[in-house]
Amino acid sequence: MAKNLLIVESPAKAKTIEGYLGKDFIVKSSFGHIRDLKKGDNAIETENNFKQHYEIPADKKALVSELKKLAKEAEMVWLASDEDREGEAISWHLFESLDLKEAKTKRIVFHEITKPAILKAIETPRKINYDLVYAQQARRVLDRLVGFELSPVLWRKVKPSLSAGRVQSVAVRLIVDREREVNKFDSEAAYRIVAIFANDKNQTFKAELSQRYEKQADAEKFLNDCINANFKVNSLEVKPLKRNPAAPFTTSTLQQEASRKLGYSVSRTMQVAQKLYETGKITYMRTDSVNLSDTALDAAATEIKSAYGNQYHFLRKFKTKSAGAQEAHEAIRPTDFSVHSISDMDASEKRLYELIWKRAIASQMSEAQIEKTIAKIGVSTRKEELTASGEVLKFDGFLKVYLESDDEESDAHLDDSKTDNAILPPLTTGQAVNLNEMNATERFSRPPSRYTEASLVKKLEELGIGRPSTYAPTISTVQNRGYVVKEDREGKQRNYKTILLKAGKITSNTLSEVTGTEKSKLFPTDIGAVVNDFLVEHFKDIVDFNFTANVEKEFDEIANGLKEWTDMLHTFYKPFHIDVDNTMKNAERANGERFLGEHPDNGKKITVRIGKFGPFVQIGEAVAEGEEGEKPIYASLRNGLMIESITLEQALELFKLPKMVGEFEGSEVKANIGRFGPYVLHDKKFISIPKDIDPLDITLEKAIELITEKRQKDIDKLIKTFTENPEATIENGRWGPFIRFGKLNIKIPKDKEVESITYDDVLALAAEADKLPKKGVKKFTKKK
DNA sequence: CAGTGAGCGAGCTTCCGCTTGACTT
Repeated sequence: MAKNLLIVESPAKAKTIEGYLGKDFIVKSSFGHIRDLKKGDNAIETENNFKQHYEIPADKKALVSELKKLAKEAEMVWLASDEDREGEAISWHLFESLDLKEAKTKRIVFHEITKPAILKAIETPRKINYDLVYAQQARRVLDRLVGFELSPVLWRKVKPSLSAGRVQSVAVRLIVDREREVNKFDSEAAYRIVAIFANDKNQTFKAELSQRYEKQADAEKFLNDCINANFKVNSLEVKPLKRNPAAPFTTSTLQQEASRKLGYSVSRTMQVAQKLYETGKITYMRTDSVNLSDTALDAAATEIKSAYGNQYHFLRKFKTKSAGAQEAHEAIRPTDFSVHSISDMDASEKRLYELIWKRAIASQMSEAQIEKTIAKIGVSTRKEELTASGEVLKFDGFLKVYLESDDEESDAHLDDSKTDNAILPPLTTGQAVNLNEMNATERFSRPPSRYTEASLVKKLEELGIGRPSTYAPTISTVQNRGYVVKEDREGKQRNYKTILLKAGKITSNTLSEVTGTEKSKLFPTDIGAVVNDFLVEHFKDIVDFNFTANVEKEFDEIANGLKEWTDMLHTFYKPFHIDVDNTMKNAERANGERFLGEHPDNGKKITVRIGKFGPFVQIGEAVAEGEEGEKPIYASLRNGLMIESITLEQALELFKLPKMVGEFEGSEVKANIGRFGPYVLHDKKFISIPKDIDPLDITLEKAIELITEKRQKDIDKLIKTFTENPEATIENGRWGPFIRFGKLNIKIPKDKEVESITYDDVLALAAEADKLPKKGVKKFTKKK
């Protein structure tokens, strides 16, 4: 029997460490947290100093009892979860759940999985740091309180099943805000002037005028002045430039680069990285640290020197910049730097591994040395100068291996292709050059870019919101809740003017380009925008971009023993809970309603809002029960149109699509094309139109045939459901008695005596409800 | 799924942060 039981968080880590420690140690994994707050609303006693009630989830029970048994048999238990807030809490939960005794428990920590680091940790054990545990409890309790008090407000005021939380709600807010910036952006046009010159040996180069002209006339004037002008090199400047490699990957930078260079979604990146980690190819992939262990620095140095030469190596230590980093692990790096590529895994794993290898290796390589040449070209008839620039790589350094990709910049800037850094031909100061051609092209300022998954992660990390383990899940959550969609959207055609000076002649032309095409970008939905506005209105503090940063400061104070965790929570919770109560009581329901205007033909009011089934347009006003008048007509929003930006014209377009086929049994028969193909709609029932029939050609006869066919099928299905579900109970609800029949709830009509209802009556009532049971069925009484 | 467009029932939904797992096609 092993004398020592050592527990870490990850099984892959356990395996590695077991190899370092020999037979006196048995090394096990807790698989992350082993306990969590109880499910439901009663896990925290807010009136009793936030007393928490924890439980071991079902899927962890077997693991915990196994660990408990091993702990009992061992002479010493070593708690080796990560050295951060969550890791300390895991150790404490283990201590509690495994019934450990203080005398035979030691807490150890290490930041890297190397043999010396582990051995050193074992020589310097400590006790559980309860201040750190309290800080984690404060974090956990606050998140639960925020999430489980805000979400029900949304259920009541917006829609059931929605959610809000400290992290996800800010993520949605970023996307909603960005969308609005894009939509209100006014693009400005200006003329950019680029010329192609040639030197005496007829070698050509490009030069650009540093200023742009807003007016076409000014651009034309400049070109005109150049017709008979002489050009010469006014000045030549040569300056050295240096470029440094980026730090090795953290979770967030890995997600960004894998997105830019390989086109992976953040969840794909994490899945692939997990595989690489499990097979021992890379270090841990959920980290916020850019630090490399000394053994890793040595190994990288050796590899660089042997593969590229001594002059390519440069020892670098990077400092973590991001807010709230806890640095329990190393940066993401290959476990063995001599492995440049892997061949025993599939292509996506191979590509990600190579990216990680290059980035880590490059981080330990020399800077690149560049010689930049800038030539100013003078125009005899004007005082402005054109600038030509070229770069020559003097020493490639880390560029031999890797160059980080640029993000599309999110700030508004002028839309142009970057001045290309080609090599300039030989030039001397004062030398005359010939103009081959000159072009003035209308260019437009660009709105800020919409977020991609990866650029959203970057932003969240900058704000200190979320953790490496939650970036990918958060992005899934906001999409699963329907707040955000990831989509491609087509751009719009735009015309621009260009004026060309060539061979002494000026010609102008109007060209066309597509602008604003988006690929895999995050867009808010209507529900996302409405929920966001609701939260911003009623819970400004919680969705403030600095909320997390502020509470993190307090968690740090708790961790350092400067603050009582319950005091912190009291201060937060009291006003928050009052806001929740007030909002529950007083806030209006939020449906994003907007008045678009009046119908151009009949003056009826046109409005848009979110309904039970999503955003829709309504033409005309609802008619009260029993009153005469034309009923309103409705159409759902499609094609990425949003309530807050749809125009009257776009709204009217939506009504052209469904085709009226005729009338059958007093109900309209319509044909339309839905997301899954063409269908006929009759009396609230949908019948797919077979592929060989064009929905525009469908006749009333054909539609009736389809309807009858479908009806028989539905009846068969209904009967089957009812015979399989022969239980019915009568229950007393808040508004009187009702029948529960399978998943149906049926109101008992007033003319029926509750006592005298028979099973046949139940069947009849259910059939009258005339609808197949569905989850969440609500309106069986409506028909009456 | 699609179109629809407030009427009451019961009981459900929900947070963030650690970590991997697998009834079978």
